Amino acid sequence: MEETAPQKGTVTQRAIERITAMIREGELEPGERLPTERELAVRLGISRSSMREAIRALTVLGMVEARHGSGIYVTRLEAGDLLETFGVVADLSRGPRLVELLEVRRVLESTATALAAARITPERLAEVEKHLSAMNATDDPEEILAHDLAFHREIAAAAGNGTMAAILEGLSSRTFRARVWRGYQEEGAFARTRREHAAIHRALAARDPEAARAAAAAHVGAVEEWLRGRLTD
Amino acid sequence: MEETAPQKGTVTQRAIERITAMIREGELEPGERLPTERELAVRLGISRSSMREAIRALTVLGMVEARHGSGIYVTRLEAGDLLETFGVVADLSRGPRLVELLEVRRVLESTATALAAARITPERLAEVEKHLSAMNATDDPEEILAHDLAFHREIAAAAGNGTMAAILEGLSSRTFRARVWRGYQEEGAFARTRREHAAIHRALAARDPEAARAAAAAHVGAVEEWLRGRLTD
DNA sequence: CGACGGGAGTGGTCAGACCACTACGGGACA
DNA sequence: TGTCCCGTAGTGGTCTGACCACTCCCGTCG
Repeated sequence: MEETAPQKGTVTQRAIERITAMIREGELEPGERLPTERELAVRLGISRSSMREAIRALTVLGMVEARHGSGIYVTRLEAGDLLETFGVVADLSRGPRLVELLEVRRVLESTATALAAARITPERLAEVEKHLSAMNATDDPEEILAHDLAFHREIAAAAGNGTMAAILEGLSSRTFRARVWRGYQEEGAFARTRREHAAIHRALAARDPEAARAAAAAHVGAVEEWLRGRLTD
Repeated sequence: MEETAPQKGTVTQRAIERITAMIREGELEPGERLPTERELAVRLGISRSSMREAIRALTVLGMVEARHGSGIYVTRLEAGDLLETFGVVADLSRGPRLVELLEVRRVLESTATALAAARITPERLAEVEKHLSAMNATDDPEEILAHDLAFHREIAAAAGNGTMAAILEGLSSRTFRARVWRGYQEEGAFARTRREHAAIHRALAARDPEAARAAAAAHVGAVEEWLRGRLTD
C-alpha cells in the first residue's frame, strides 16, 4: 500500500528518536552545538513546529539545552543532567508512595554512606562537618533544611557513584523534603535528627563503613517509620 | 517597570508549571481528561503552538497522555508512568557509568529479591519458575533475554514496592541489557547465569530473604565485575 | 588599541489554516 | 424493535510564514 516511508508514529516522535540516535551513536558529542531548528527541520523533512516539539522533549529529558539567541547544545550527558526529571516522581507522590520512595532512599543512602566512609577525603569530610555545625547552630527551619540537604549531598558525592548521587538528589527534591520534613520536625524530632547526623559523621570520621551504613539506614528509617504510622491514622 | 506580570522564564515553561501544579494540587485527577489544547491555550493566554510544546513536555514526563482525535488525559500517575524516562540514562551511558548503573542495580535488586522472598505468593512464584524453565529450555539469545527480563521483573513486582520495581525496570532497558549482556554471554557465561538464577529461585522458594539477597547481589555483581575488567583492558 | 554599536543569525512566540483520527448519534436496514 | 453503518462534529497532529527577543561577532570610531 505505502510508497516509500513506513511512517510509524508521529513525525515528532520520529524526530525525537532520530536525534536521540545521533547522540547515542556519538554523531553529536557532549557540549556540541546542534544545527539550527530550521535546518534540522529541513533535514528531517518536517516543519519547524514539529521540530520544536522534538527539541522541547529532548530538553526535558536533559539531553539537550536551548540557549536563546545562541543555539541548541548537547548537555554533558552526565547522570545529573539526565536524571533531573527524577524529581517529578517525588513531587507528585502522595500517601503510600512516599513510603516507597523513602524505602528506596534508605537502601541507596545507606549504601552511599557506607561507600563514603571508605573513600571520603579529609577536605570533603571537613565540608560535611561544616554543614553539620551550621545545622546545629540555627533555629531557622529553612536554613536547617538547606544544610541537611547539603550534608547528605556531600556524603553522596563522596561515595564516588554519580548515578547514585543523582538519584538520591531526586529523592530529596525540595518540595518532597519540605512536605515530609515539616510534619516530622514539628513533632519535635530535631534532637533525634541531630543525634543521627552526629552518628553518621562519627562513622565517616572513623572510616567505618558498617557503622556508617547502619547509621544512615536508621536515620532514613526513622522518618520512614513515622510516615508509615501517620498514614495508618 | 513592568505592568502586571513578572514574566519569568518562557511562556511554555510557565504553562508546564501551571499544569503541573494543577495535577499536583489534585485539580486534575488521574485518568481525567484535560481541556482542549485550544482551550488551555486561551485560558493561559498563550498560543496553541506554545501550549502544544508544554503538552509535549508533560507527555515525556509521563504525567499526561495525548490520544489523537480524543483528547489529553492525566495518566494514572503511578511510579511506572513517571519513571519511564529513567531508561534514557541507561541508553545513553557508556564506559564507567555502565558500572555505576550496575552498582545501583545490585543494591536495589538484592533488596527487592530479599523482600520478595518474604512476601511472594505461590502464584507469582509459579510465574517465576515458568520463566526460569523457559530460559533454560531454549538457545535463542533473544528469547533467553526476554525470559531473563521477565524473571527479574516478576521478582521485583513481588517485592511490593512499585517505585523500586519501576527503577529496576529502567535499569534493565532493552538496549542496555542487549549491549552489556551480549558481550557477557558471548564469553560463555550461560552456565554461570543459569546457576545463579537457580540459586535465586531456591532462596525464594525457601522463603529465605538473606539467601535471596546474597544470591541476587552475586548475580548482578558477577556482571559488574566482568564489565569492570573489560573497561580496564 | 580598546570600547562600542549595529547587524546577522538564533531560539521564542504567534496566527491561521488544513489534515487525520475518534467518538457519537441518527438513520437505514434486517 | 434492534442492529449496523456512516456521516459529522470535535479533537490532536502538522504545516506555513511572519514577527519578536536575544546573542554574538565584527567593523568602526574614539
